[in-house]
Amino acid sequence: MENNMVIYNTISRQKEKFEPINAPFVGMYVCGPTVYSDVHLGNCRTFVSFDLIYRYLTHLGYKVRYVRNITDAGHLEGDRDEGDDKFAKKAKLEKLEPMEVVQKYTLGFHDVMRLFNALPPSIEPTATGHISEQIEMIKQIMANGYAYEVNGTVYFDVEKYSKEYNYTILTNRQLEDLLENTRELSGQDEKRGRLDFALWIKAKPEHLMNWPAPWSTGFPGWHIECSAMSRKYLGDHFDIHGGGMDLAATHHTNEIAQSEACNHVQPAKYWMHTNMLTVNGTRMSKSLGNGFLPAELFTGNHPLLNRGYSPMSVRFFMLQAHYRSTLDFSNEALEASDKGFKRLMNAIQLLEKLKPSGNQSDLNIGELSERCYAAMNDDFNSPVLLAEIFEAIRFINSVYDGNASITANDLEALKKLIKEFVFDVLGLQEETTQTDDMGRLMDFIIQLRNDAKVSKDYATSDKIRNALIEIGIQLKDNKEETTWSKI
RNA sequence: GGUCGGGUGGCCGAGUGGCUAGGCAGAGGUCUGCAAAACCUUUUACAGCGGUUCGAAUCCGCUCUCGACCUCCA
Repeated sequence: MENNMVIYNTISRQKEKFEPINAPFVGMYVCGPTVYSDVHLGNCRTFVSFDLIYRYLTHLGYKVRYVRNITDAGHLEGDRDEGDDKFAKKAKLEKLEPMEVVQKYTLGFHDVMRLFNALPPSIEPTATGHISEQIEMIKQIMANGYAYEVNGTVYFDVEKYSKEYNYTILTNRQLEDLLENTRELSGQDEKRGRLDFALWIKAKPEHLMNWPAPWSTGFPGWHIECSAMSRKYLGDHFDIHGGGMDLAATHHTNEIAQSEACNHVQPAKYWMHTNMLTVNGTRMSKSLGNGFLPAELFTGNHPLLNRGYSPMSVRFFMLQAHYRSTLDFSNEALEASDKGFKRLMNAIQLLEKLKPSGNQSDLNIGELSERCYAAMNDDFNSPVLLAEIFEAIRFINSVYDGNASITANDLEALKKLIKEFVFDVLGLQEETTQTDDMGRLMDFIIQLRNDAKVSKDYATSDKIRNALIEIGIQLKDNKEETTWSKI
């Protein structure tokens, strides 16, 4: 599988040539959502970014096994040893079983992903479905000497690990600084070291979700879940591990430590981190309360929005920025993306109607194709890809207006290129729900209006045009015909 | 405080040592019964101050400034 692709690797802090461990197979693990509440738009951006990556790798011909987990247990609320996990807390609040909470928000997450046209992962494992694998892994880490048990709770020994491995390899921080800046051990703390984190937590009697383990009846720590599930489905050493940038410093750092302590090998060859979605320059997050819910976005029911925006317009908005850049969210920016997206889709509709003309084409389709691949090969640069596609859009419109020509062969090549990059790689899709009946009805209405125009009855023709605008349909008059689209 | 990443035209955003993406908005034009749509043309840039260089928005230094992580968060 030849390619000239480079991927930015967080570990080396530079772009590296992408060489799969065992081509054409590619293993990719992405940390999924913790399903104790609705996913917000920032969460969605990460999964749309990895959807783009998954789609492009697949498009290149790689056999990608894309594993994205559902965290449905073990994620502690607030600080370590206290009380319930997020699910139990939420369950109490909503008077539900913890698994009802999990079910509710998992389904919600899937619905949103479908709206954004994100492909489902190859495997979507849940933490609760892999308790035995996690226990096995903890046993091995303990056997290797990197974890210890205190009163039924098992901790990872960061100090011991740091003697042989680089604990801060992902973030390049100094271990001493971390130690200085980490809170003092409190009197009741059972941990030996300040940086030590729990692999297995002994459940208090009132804790609802717990499992038997050699050390206690309890539940797993957050970090061990991903290590165990990635190992099970992708092996000790796989190609890509991804997630949001906010996970790098703690979650991924601890994942690397666990996997190395267990398997003596770095879990992933490439670490990819997607940047945050911001609102007025500040990160969108649940804790800050500035998170947009997808539903609020689609309906426009939010103080910052003038109106609702369709999922595809929002996906387009996300793809107009590079995945490693922050993206600032505003009504104005969405408005611009919405119009740009419609222009793109409009031109693609015209492309289907295009007829070849002339002996040569006014746009070199082969070169365009090369530039599209070059953009994506450069660390999945979707904004540049879109810029190239808009070159093609201008060309398509010119041909349609008779101001440029394209040969039959090039027309087919262009159709294939646009289809592959816009639909398959970028994952954009038509939103119109045009049925055949609707089409025939519109043909009839357009005919009525044309008749009125021919007899210079402009009052009637304008009445038709304005009435259609009222119900969200825009007529477009060309030299030869009148077409329509939803506004 | 530590680590890291930014500051690009009215807005969103790419990029990069010289050929100065793209989208939206603005201006003029073509087309049209009038519009809209579409097309063509076009105006606003690279935080500041030094330095390196034939040449820097792009490299280096300093300053200002914003943000992320360091505590759960995609």
